[in-house]
Amino acid sequence: MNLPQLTKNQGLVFDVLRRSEQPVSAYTILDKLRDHGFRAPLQVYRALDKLLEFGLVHRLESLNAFVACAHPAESCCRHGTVAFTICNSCGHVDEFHDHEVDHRLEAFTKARRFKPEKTTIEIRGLCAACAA
Amino acid sequence: MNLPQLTKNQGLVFDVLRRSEQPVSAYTILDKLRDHGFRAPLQVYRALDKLLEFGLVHRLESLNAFVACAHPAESCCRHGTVAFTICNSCGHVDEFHDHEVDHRLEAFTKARRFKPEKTTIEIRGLCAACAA
DNA sequence: TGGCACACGTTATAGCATAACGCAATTGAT
DNA sequence: ATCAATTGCGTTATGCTATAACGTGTGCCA
Ligand SMILES: [Zn+2]
Ligand SMILES: [Zn+2]
Ligand SMILES: [Zn+2]
Ligand SMILES: [Zn+2]
Repeated sequence: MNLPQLTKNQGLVFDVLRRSEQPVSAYTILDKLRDHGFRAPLQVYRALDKLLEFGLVHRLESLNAFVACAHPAESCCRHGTVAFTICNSCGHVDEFHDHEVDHRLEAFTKARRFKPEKTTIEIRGLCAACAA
Repeated sequence: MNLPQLTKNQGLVFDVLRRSEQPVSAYTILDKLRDHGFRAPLQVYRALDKLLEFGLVHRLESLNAFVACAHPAESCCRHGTVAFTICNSCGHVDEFHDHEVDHRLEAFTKARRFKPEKTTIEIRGLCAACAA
């Protein structure tokens, strides 16, 4: 799957996320883009909605913040479950996939006839550098 | 570990959550307790903080809402990782534990020297009744 | 050329969470 | 009993996150 053509606003928002080492909140994105004409939260949220839909961006539920996908070229991010480690100290995020975990959760939901739509896995803690 | 003695406010908030079939937001709890003298969000949040600390309540990050622990008598909720299925249609929540998933995630974090503090696993979708 | 889909801009509002202050009750030594 | 420390409580104000509702402009194609 190739990257869809992004609109101006989508591109600006995506750039902010790609350049950031840490998750960024919608309102922080807004502030960073005021010089580019952004004036209202909806401009950010609308772009984020599309980027999430394209699978270029992930939302971190436990932070109410967003990160650029770490593996945009691979399809697993868009079709499989994504998991994150999030450092509570420095904010660094690692994105990973684990098929074993996926299968295990899928086995559970299948047994209960629960139809999953979106799965959130976020591990908050201290990264190697900060825990040392 | 026995249940700690709850204060009046903590007991009231806990009762609201126990009686509810669905997750409840802090502001909804506030509204339900206005007749009992609650006037401000902080009264709710302070009680919730304690209940979370006691392990009697879980926070659903993807909903910004709270549920009473489904297994308050078992220690696994307080010491292990908890996972949830959340129905997007009826709001029903099932809480479960899966040691296999725990071990797998632990293996991952160990390999990266990431020190986990709190893990969130939430599966949004449709419950058996709503998917039928 | 009309209709539609889509992105965009703006204002207003709704929903979630905490800061900062001071008082009251509890506990647990001394 | 008394003092100090801790904890819970109440209030006001504020900040952060997200969406509703309305209208504009642009490109596309029957
Ligand atoms: Zn990804
Ligand atoms: Zn770190
Ligand atoms: Zn539990
Ligand atoms: Zn349901």
